Amino acid sequence: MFKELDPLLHSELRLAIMSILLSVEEADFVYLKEQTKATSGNLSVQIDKLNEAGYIKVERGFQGKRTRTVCKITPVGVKAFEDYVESLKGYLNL
Amino acid sequence: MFKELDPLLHSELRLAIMSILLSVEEADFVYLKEQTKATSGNLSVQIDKLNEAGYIKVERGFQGKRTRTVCKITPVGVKAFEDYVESLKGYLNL
DNA sequence: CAAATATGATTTATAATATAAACTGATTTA
DNA sequence: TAAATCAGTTTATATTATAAATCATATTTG
Repeated sequence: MFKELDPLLHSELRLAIMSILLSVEEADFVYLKEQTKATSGNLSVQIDKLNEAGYIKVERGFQGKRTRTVCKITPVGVKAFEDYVESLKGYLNL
Repeated sequence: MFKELDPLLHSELRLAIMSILLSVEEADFVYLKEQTKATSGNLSVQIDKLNEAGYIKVERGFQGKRTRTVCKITPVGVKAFEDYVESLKGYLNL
């Protein structure tokens, strides 16, 4: 009846990050911060977790002289997101 | 863009409890435990939180000689659930 | 009938998670 | 060159979830 909700995705901020990355091909730290209104610390930690899980790919590079962290969703991440949505539906009567 | 997800509902077990109570008029502790596969302790705690928030109404009575805890969703709970689902949609592209 | 087992929970201790605050190191800018 | 800003990371703390232990009563079994 109630399928498990992937704890990695069942988190407001991580879900928002994934949601953005699904619609946008890639997004950097600053953009994600603006969109989610998260603090830098929180965002950094949650990006890390998604990266560890292989749901996103993180690339640290440069934008001119400034550092730039770019995130991209992976196929594994897309699949996890889809599964999560499917599971959720069982709870929401959608 | 991303509306806040009511933290009281954004919890697997509490969401399952609410989901059941939306479809069933009322449910007792034992039934909820069976359906959710939660431990008694966890279930007890989460029922309490939903009760404190006024999302459900809890009545402790008797079934013959045994105790029986019956839960029912409240109008406030129904509203909160609906709002939660609306907010979630913003994350899921539904 | 006394001890053991089961039922229906609650309490509390611990593990996991989220979050903010503090910090780092580089870069502008005044 | 000192102060402010940017792009993050680290760490400390607060919150939350969960399991383990406990409790009270009821029922079964030797």
